[in-house]
Amino acid sequence: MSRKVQSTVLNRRKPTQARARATIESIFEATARIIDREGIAALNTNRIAERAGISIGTLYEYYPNKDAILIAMARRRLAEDESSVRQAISGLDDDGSLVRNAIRAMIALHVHRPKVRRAIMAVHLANGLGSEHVKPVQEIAQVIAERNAQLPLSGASLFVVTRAVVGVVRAAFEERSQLPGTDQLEEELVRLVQAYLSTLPRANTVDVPPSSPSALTG
Amino acid sequence: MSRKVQSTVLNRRKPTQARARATIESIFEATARIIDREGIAALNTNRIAERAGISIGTLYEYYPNKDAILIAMARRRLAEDESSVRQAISGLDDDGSLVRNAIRAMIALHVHRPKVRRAIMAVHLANGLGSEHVKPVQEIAQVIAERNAQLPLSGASLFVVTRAVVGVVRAAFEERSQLPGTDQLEEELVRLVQAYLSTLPRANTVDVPPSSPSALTG
Amino acid sequence: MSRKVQSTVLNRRKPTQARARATIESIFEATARIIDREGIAALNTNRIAERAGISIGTLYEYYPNKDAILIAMARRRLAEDESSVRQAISGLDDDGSLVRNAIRAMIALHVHRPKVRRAIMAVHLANGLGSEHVKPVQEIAQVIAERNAQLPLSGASLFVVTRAVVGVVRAAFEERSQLPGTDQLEEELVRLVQAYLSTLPRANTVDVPPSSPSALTG
Amino acid sequence: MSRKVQSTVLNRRKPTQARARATIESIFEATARIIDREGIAALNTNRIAERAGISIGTLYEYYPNKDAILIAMARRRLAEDESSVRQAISGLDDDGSLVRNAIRAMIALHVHRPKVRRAIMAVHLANGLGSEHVKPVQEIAQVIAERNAQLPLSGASLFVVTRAVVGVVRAAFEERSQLPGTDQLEEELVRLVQAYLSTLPRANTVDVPPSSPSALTG
DNA sequence: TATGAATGAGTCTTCATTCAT
DNA sequence: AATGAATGAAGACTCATTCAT
Repeated sequence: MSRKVQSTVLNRRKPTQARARATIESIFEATARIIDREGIAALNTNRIAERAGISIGTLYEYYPNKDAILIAMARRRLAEDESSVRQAISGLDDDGSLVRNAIRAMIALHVHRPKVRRAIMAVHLANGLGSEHVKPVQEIAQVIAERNAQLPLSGASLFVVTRAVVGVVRAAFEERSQLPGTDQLEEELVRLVQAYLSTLPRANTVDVPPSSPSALTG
Repeated sequence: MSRKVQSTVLNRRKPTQARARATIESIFEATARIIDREGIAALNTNRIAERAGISIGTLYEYYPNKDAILIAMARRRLAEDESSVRQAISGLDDDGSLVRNAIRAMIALHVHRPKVRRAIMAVHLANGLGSEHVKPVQEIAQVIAERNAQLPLSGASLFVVTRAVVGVVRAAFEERSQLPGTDQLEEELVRLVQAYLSTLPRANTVDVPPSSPSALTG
Repeated sequence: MSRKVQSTVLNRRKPTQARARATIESIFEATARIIDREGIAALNTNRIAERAGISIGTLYEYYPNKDAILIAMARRRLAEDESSVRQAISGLDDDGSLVRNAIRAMIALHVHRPKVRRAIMAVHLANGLGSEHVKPVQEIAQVIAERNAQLPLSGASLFVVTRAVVGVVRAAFEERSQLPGTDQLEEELVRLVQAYLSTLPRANTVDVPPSSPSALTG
Repeated sequence: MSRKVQSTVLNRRKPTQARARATIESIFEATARIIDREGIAALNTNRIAERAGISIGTLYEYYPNKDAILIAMARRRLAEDESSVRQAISGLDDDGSLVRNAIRAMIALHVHRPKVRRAIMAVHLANGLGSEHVKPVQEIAQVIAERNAQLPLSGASLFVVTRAVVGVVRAAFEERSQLPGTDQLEEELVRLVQAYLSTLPRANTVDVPPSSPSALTG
C-alpha cells in the first residue's frame, strides 16, 4: 500500500487514497451483493470485478487472491462489530441496561445480510484466523470486566454466555422460519444471560452483575 | 440366473445390498477423511472415489453429484444424533439428570470429527434443507414436553435454550483454543439451562426445572 | 448366433429364435422411441437396454456396440423401403400411374418417424456404408428399366430424378413448417418427375416414360 | 491506457477486434479440419483449442459451448451462401441464364468440404434453428420473384424446386460414388428446373421459364 | 444366455490468476 | 495504476463396454 512513497506534497495522495478506498468499497459491495443474491457458489473474481465496475487486473492490484477479499471483509466487519457494541454500552453503568443494550446491539449486527456475514466468517475461520475471530469478544469482555471488578467471570463462563448469545442470534437469522421476532429474541436473551450470571459464584454483594455481551463472532 | 442359486428368494439380493451398504460406507468414510485431513476445499469426487477404493463411475452410480454425498452424510448424522440423544434420556425421570444427560449426549456428538460435521451441515443448510435440520430438535422437544406436562415452554423459549446449547457446543469444538474442557463445558451448560428454565413462568409448583432442548442441529 | 449348435431337435431352437427376434424388436423400438422423443443426443446403450426391458449385458449379446444397433436398424429400414416401393409398383404398367404410385409409396415411407430415419441413416452413411445406401435405388431402377426398355435413363438422369424426389420428401418432413401437405406434395412431385422425363432424349416414340422413383435413401 | 497510444480513438480497439476475428477464424478452421479429416465423432473442444493454437480457456471466451461453435459456423456459411448466389444472379436478366447461374453457384457452394457443411448444418437444424435454415432460400426467392412478376410460383412449387435442387446437389457430394461430375450435374439440374417451371400454369405469355429457386440450405 | 455392478477413459467447462499493453 | 485477453490446471460428470456371477 505504500511501496512508492512519493516525495511530493502530502495532499497529493489524498485523492488517490480516496479513490482506493472507493475501489475497495465497490469490491466489498459487489462481493456482498453476489453472495446475498446468488449464493457463495456463484462468487468468482471475474464477476466481482465486473459488478464492481473495475477490471479483473485492478482487482488483483488490491487483493492478491479471492480469499483475501473475503478475509478483509470479515476483518472489517469484526472491527465494526466491536465498535458498535462498544458504543452501545459506552457510558452505561452497571444497572442492568448494560446487558440489554449489548444484546440489542448484537442482534442489530445480524440484521444486515446475515448470509454475507456467514460466508465471510466461514472463510475467515477456515483460514485459521480463529484467534482474530475471538479477539473482539475478549476485548469487550475486558471493558465490562473493568466496570464490574467484583464479577469473577471465569474463562469458561465468559465463553459460555458469549457463545450462547451468538449461537441464538445466528440461528435466528439463519433459520428464517416462524421463529421469535427481534423484540422477543432480545427479551429471551436478556433473561438467559441474567439468569446465568445470577447463578455464578459472586465475589461480593452486587445484585445484578451483567455480562459480556460481546461475542461478535460468526 | 444360474450357477449360485441361493437357498431362499429373499436373501438372493442380500449380498448385493450388503455390498452396496459397504460401498456407501466407504464413500462416506473417504469423504470424511478428506475433509478432516485436507479440508473441504480439497474435496472432489475423483479423490473420494480413489480413497474409497472404487472407480469414479461407481461413485456416480450411488450419488448423482458431489453435494448429494454430503447431504446424505448430513442426513444420516442427523438421524444418528437424534437417536443418540433420545437414548441418553430414555428412562430418565424429570429429576434434573434429564437436562444433564441430554447435554452430555449432545457434547458427545461433537467430539467426533467436528470439522466434518460442520462441513456436511453447511452443505445441508446451503441446499435449503433447513427444515430437516431443525426437525430432530423439534422431535426431541416433544419427548421432553410429554414428560413435563406442566412446563409451558413457549416456542421462543424452546428456540432460545435449544440454540444456545448448540451454539456453545459448536463453538467449543470449532475454536480449538484454550477454552473449556468437556467436563467444565457440561457443567456450565447445565447451569445455563437450569438457570434459564427456572426463570420461566411455571404452570404449577414443580420444583425441578426440566427440559433438555437438545437441539442436535449443526 | 449359433456358436453352440445343440444336437437336439431342430424345433427346439424355434422358441429361442422367436425370442431373439422379439428382443431385437424391443431394442429397435426402444432406440426409435428415445431418438424420437428425446433426440439422438439422449441416446445411450444403458437407456436403450432399460427401455427395452433387458439388461445391458443382454444388449451386448445381440450387438457388439452402439453403432451396430443403428446400422442394423438402417439396413432393415432400407430393405423394407425397397420392398414397399417394389410392391407399390408391382403389376403396374407403364401408363403414368407407375410414377405416381412410386412417389406415393416413397412419401409414405417418410411419414413414420422421420427423425429416427434421419438419425439411423446418418450413422449408416457416416460408417462408410454409402454403397448400401444406394443399392435399393439401383435395384428398383433395374425393375423399371426392365419394364421400359426404350427409356435410356442415363446414370446421371437416374441420379437426378431419384435424389430430387428424395430431397423434396425429406425436406417436407424435416421442415415441419406451413409447407405442402402430403397430397399437394405428391402432385408436385409427379409433375416434377414427368416434366423432367419428358425432356430426356428418347429412344423411340413412347409418350410418357416414367421414372425410377426409388431413391429410398436418407 | 498508455504506452502505445494509437493515433485515432476509433482504431483503438481495432487491433483487438482484428485479433478476435483472427481467433474466431482459427477456431472455425480448426473445427472444420477436424471434422473433415477425423469425422465429427472426433471433434471435441480440447482438440479444437489445441489445433487452433489457443488455450481451452480462450475458446470458451469466445463460445459458451461446443454447439455454439458449430452453429456460428453454420450461420456464417448460410450468410455466405446467400450472398454468393445473390451475386451470381445479380445483373442477370430473365433469359434462362438466370436459372443456370443460380444452379452453378449452388453447386459451387458444396464443392468445398461437404462433410463439414453437413455436420454444421445438422447441428444447426438439431438445435431448432430450422427457420434460419430456410430464410436465405426465401430471400433469394423474393429477388427472383421481383424479376419475374408474371411467374406465379406457388408456395408448394417454390418448395419443390428449391428442395429438389438442394437434395440433388447434397446427394452428389455426399455419395462419393461413380455419380455425375459437376458439369453434367449442372446440365441435368437446369433441365430439371426448366422442365418443371415450364409445366407451371403461367400468368401470361412469357416464353422463358425463369426462377432459380436456389435453396441454399443444408 | 442373462444380468447389472463396476469400470475409467474421455469430455466439457470453470475460474483464479498472469502479464503484455 | 489500469486493463482485459489469455491461460490451463483442475474438477464434475457421462457412457460405452466388460465380466464375474
